[in-house]
Amino acid sequence: MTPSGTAPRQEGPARGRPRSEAVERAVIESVMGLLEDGVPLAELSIERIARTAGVGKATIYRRWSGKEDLFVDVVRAAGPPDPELPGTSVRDDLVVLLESLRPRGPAGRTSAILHNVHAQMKSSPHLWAAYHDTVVVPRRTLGLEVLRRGRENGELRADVDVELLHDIVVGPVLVRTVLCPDADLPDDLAARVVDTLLQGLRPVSG
Amino acid sequence: MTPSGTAPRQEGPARGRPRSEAVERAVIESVMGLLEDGVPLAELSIERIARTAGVGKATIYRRWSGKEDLFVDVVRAAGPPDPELPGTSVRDDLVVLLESLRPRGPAGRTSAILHNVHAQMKSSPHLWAAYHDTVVVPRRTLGLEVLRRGRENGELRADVDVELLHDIVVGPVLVRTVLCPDADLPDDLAARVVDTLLQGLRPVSG
Amino acid sequence: MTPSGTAPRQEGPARGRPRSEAVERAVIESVMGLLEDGVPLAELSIERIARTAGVGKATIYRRWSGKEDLFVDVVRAAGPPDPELPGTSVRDDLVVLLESLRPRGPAGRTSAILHNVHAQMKSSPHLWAAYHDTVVVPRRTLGLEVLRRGRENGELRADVDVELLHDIVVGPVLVRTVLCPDADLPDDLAARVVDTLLQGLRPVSG
Amino acid sequence: MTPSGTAPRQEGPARGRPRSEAVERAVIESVMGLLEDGVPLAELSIERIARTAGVGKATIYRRWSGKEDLFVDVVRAAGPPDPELPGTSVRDDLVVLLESLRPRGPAGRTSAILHNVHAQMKSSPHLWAAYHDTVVVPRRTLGLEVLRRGRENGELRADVDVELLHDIVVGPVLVRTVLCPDADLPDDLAARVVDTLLQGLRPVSG
DNA sequence: TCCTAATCGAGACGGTACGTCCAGTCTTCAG
DNA sequence: CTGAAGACTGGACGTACCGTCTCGATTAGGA
Repeated sequence: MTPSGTAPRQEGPARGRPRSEAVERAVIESVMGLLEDGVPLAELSIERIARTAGVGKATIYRRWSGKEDLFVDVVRAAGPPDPELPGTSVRDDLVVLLESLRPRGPAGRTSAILHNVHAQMKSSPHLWAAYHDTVVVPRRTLGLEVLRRGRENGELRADVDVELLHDIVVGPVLVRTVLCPDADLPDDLAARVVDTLLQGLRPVSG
Repeated sequence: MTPSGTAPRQEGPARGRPRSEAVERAVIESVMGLLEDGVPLAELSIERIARTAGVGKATIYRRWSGKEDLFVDVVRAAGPPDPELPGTSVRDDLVVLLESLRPRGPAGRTSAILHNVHAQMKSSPHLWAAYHDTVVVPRRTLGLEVLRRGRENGELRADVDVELLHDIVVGPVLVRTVLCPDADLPDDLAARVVDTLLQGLRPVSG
Repeated sequence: MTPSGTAPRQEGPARGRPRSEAVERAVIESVMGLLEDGVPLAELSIERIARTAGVGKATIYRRWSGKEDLFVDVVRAAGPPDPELPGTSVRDDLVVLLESLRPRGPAGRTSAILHNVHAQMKSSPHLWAAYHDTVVVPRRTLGLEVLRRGRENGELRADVDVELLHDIVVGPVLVRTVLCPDADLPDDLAARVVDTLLQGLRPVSG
Repeated sequence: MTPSGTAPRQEGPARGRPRSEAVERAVIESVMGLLEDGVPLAELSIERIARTAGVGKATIYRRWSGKEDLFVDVVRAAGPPDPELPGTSVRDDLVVLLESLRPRGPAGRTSAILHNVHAQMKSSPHLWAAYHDTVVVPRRTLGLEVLRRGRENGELRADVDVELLHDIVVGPVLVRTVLCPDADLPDDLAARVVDTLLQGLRPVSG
């Protein structure tokens, strides 16, 4: 894992002791460990991280410009657990896609970290940008591809607005994740959302 | 505005000088003013709030046990700007309801504060609970009523799951608000979401 | 005990509830009690005194302008335990006089308070003035009278400077009291000082 | 100036940035400066000292456990301006010794500080101990040596109690310094005390 | 017997300082 | 030049008093 590039290390003929990659790992591992232990993001002082990682504060500041900058790399390291889509139908792909968004879903550790961090990261534009680029955009891209494919092969109406439809599909899961974090999502939520949407909402009149 | 009840003031025959309601107002107004001025929540130290409000620190701690406890009351004071629904149809009601969720929507000041705070409050369970009770629950209740009414008068299919449908309706706006906070929402988003959903998604196959 | 007159109570036709003398007593008694308990003067906050005396803070400030002003009255109340002089000779009178200066001497309670306060009161000119007027001056006057009487009746040389001699007599006790507060003064110190002085210091050379 | 040893810095192989001696100096100089400017000891808050010295509060607390502990070092730094004795006779030595005790005497700056502090330091046992060790004991030792030398070379009677005599000599100056701080000491006080004592006090009867 | 007015205990008020903790930088020694 | 260690300035934390103020409840005259 290479730091996010905010460190001012100017390249040139390498002189002196090289930076230890073990330090990067130790620091990021420490942060992830603390987050897994349920330590709230706000209580993660640089001082505490340095102590936990057995690292000097200056060593952290040499690589990252601050807490925010460090967390960007933590998000990157936790990484996006891209789901594998079955590809059998739009419906099946969407169900798998939605399943992967659930915090306690199959992705395990990194998922937990990401959701823990997610909840609190809006305060930092840079941190949010990293999360956006690393997690949000890839998944949205994946979802849009599924829908576009469905539009092209006739599974969806030709005049459908895929961007809008995507948000309609993802929305309900996000609503329950963000607004009702305590209520466990029912296991079949994804399927029911997709089915409800695909079947249409108007009475089957005429 | 009465403090959230966390203050240890035990009730009984009133003894000593009573607490000034003007102080409550001044403090909460100061916090709201600072938030409106774009000061990030993390930079709102009690010290600064006290200075801004022209109030002693102890006076704040007498009422609220800490920053979090204070912000709970700020959220309560900013209050929910319940939208007025036209009632002409499920469609019209839902459009108005979704419009009211937009951060830069017509609700003005309190809306701005709530959305500013919202973005950063997940770090505190108590603060989030206050936001949930004050903002999330009333609006969800309102939305569910609209849908139930629609189901009863035949505008919606009789077997529709109103809770699920509600999240499907609200979801897209939340997606764009939470995940793409910079991209301004198009003015007709609400209408398009509702229309898309109501019109059904399946191809118009015979 | 009437407060020291710093209180702004303007005289006139007595209207309203008269001040309770019991309050004066309670406050001053509380201070003396705390001092006797070994509480250092610096830790005697007005707040604590009020709590101990079961009195409102404002009630104290109504009578005394501050801590210093209050302690002036405490000193006055502790009062000077004027020693009774035997009058049999200059020597005997001086010995009794010196004995009365010893902190753990026979004077008991008020003496303890005075010496406790004395040690720390130089920081306040007014407080010191009260101590000076109440304790220092009367004793000095007493001592000077003894010496003048001795000069007149031939016990002392006619050309002796009584003021200087007084300080020479009192000095050693003060030295040991002020500079070596821990070392207990030997019981016969007073006698030895007086005898040494009266007998002369020069070698008995012919 | 090394701090008084109350700082918990455990010795060992020097690790981390060493403490700056310049800080010690700056802090102590600031305290002395403020005292010289007539600021009363009671108004010397740590906060103000830190501001004046351009130093963080934590830096002060890293070295000294509190105000008292700091003042101990201030006293040590102000140091004892040991007088130079002429050595021509007991009388001349004692006169010089007494002169050096006068607050506005020839010792200048440090003397002023010491007397300023002296007046208020009895409230703190540790502070007083430092003053005692640094100022009182050396001078007493010096005085006792003078007297012992005088006893050995016949200037004083062989059976004289030098400790007692010392206090008799120093006492009058202390009396006027401590009990009548406002009255300037006459310039010839020292000489008059010594001469009076050495000449004997009893009438030259017989 | 009310009325007026100053008192009482209690405690809130705006402040200042306390002693602790952390941010972010700088400075040492060791590799 | 990098590493850990830790001192540095600065500033917020939450607490304790300061001296002032405002409550309801006494407690005296004078009407």
